[in-house]
Amino acid sequence: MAVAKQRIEKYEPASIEAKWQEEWVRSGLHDTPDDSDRPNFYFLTMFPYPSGDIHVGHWYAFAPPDAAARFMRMRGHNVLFPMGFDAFGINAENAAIDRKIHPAVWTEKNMAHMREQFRRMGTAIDWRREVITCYPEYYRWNQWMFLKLYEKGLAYRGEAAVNWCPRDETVLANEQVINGHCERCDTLVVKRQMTQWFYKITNYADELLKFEGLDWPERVRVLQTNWIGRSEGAEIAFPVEGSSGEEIRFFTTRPDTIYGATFMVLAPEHPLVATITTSAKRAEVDRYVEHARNMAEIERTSAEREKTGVDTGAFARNVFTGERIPIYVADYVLSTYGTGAIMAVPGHDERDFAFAKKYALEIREVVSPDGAEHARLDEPYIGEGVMVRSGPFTGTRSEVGKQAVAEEARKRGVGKPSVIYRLRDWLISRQRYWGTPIPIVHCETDGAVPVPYDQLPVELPRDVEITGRGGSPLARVASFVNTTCPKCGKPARRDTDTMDTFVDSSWYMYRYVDPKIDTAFMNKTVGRKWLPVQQYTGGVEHAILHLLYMRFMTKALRDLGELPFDEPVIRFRYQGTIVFKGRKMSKSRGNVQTPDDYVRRYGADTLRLFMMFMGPWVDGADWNASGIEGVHRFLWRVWELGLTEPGPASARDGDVDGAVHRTIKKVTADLGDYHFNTAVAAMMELANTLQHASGTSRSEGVATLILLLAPFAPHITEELWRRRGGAGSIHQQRWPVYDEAVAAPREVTIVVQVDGKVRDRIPMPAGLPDAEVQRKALASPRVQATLDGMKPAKVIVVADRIVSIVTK
RNA sequence: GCUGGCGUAGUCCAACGGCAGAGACAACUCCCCUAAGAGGAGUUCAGUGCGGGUUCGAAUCCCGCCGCCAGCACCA
Repeated sequence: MAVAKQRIEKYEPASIEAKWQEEWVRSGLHDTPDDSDRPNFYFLTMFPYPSGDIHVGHWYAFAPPDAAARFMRMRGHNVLFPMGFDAFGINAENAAIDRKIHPAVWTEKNMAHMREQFRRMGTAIDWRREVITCYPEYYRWNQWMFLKLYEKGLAYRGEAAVNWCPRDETVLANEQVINGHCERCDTLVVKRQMTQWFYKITNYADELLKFEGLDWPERVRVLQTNWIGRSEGAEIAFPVEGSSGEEIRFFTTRPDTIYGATFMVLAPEHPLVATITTSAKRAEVDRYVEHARNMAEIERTSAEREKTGVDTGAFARNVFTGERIPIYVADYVLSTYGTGAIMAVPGHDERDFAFAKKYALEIREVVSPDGAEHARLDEPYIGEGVMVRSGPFTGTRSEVGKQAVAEEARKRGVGKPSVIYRLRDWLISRQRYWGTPIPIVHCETDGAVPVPYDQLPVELPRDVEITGRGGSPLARVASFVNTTCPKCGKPARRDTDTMDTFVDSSWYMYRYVDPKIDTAFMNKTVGRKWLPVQQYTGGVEHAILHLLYMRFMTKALRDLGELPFDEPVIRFRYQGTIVFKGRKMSKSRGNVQTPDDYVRRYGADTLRLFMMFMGPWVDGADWNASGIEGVHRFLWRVWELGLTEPGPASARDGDVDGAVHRTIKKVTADLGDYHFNTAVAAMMELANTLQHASGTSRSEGVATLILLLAPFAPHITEELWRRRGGAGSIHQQRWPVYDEAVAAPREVTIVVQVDGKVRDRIPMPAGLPDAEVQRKALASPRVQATLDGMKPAKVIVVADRIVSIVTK
């Protein structure tokens, strides 16, 4: 029986939302104490880069986690849900170049705008703990960590081939290289040898492969595992014929194919190229090496390109076959992987096969799938098999041969089993202004000298001309560059590079616990109460870089004695990406979809709810607001339900009570799993049910619905809570609990199938014994008619669901 | 090219191996007739990309193909 329509006040989100947002700030509702009688729970969401263009993707990233954090609060936890800004970065410099605004001014303006957006979103953030990475109080600890890592040998200066944009005259981060082109000016990026600072993340390669005890999505674990790229094999050396003891060291994952190594290949950058090349071949080799060096990285590493190379004229000796084998230079061998040299086994490697075909080199079968020797190979055989033409190893399974050959190499003193990684050390230097200055002074006498701890922070000078040209802007600031050597006191120059901004975000979660502390990067007393982070959320695009760096930094700090745990984050969940008409949103594309119009028209609660309703959060979505009406109407229905007198108290309605308890169960489970869309659907379903209910069951059901909805739509629920006479804030109430006995449906419809076809649907009390269900099903006249005297061969009863009768 | 993920009404999406539909958009029909929001009630709409297999029973598990998306892309 529906309740008669009453005259109720209009639902006006604009005024309700503004009112409560102010009130929550005034009453400090979201300020989280470090100590309470509730268990602490650290819920972290990746902080944003203050880019200035707020789009619906930001809401997607922040509104659902906010709901999840609020849920944890209602479930009785003391939840730390902080926010801050990843405030250093290249965009601020670009703004300075394009619009003549100082990066600091531009960043401040954007942060102010975004704080306002977060407020309008209705987030339950404890802003007292805000962390901003571009402030000296923050980045001094980047410098402190740098010095600590340096002392420990985990930060070092070395030469590397980096991405260089010839037009902007600066190195670029990998993520600033789009398809081999500079993100800013679209110039083709080249590799350039430069001396840079690195963090020794490779020390932790094996540990970073371990995820024990972590609740992280499979996809992220796989991405990180592939990125680290562990390969087992052997490192072996072949001597160069006729040389003064020179040898070529190489790594192989297939030592079992060593008898098939009919030539060797060096990367063009390999140091031995210069020494072993015969005079007859010198000119040709030099030309090839020079050409390779000038080639763009993207072109050079393209797998589609035809293999090229030149003969050095030199020979190595395959110590296993005893044969002389030619040494080539080819750019399909990378100087940056392994030792920059390979034994080429054309019979069992596609690349070597292609190369051998082109240069008419010998292709020999040494692993046979069937154990028989074959005269010729039309294509390389990559798989495992039986070793053939392999001297004493002939007849050995290749899987076994790998280890056996590696051991044999060790015995002969020419090699050993070995493991290598694709992961490289983390290049942290940037020839940019808007970042953390590297706390190093270069002295003619003493070399690279660390800035003493008591001189930190090395502050970023404010007055800098930013042109985007001519390398590090800091190098042109005499007052910054010129200093004295901390060791000898003589005039010296500061390092003018700044740190990769991923350094900033590699430890920020430790700053939130007490961002004001100025004696350490982290307040350890407070940190002990919160860390490690219980729940982290963010975009899957950070699956490798940020999340890997963060794990590395935690392990490094642990080894410095600064942290008592191994991993920064116990549970990680990611959201998918919001695109617009199939394309990523960006200012340059001009397709940024802003939330402002929707907030104005429907309110923040509607937009929050819509973000969660669009589909599974992990999937992301193509932005299309056409469904927003539906959630808005739902909030209207809740509003009406909340403010309508339910009519006279009446006997309980067991069906309504059951629906209420089932909804509690469903929403609780779905919210815990980040299945926001189905949780919202369940609440819509309950609202539909309650509209047709009355009396006590209805009014209690409405009260429950409002509580369940509170994390999703914090403003309307707060308003309804108070109007309905609730004490305090709804957001401080306890999450509803369900009673399984009430939630269980009392009556179920049992479907009866005969040979797979539905023949009857019989209502029965839930929980009936199988035998009884079977008896009733067989007694059905329709079933009897279908059976027509036939005897069932088999009857399957699935409790409370189905009876399947098989006759044949 | 390799690896992974995904293909369900016109659309977005649900569905422990058990009646394909939870919720919503759109469309259509009717109602409400201002006091009010882009109101309410209802109807229509797919047999789950294609082909096999397993099973009493498959959207769900397995195999092959097609399409889309993402990641990696000469990693020795």
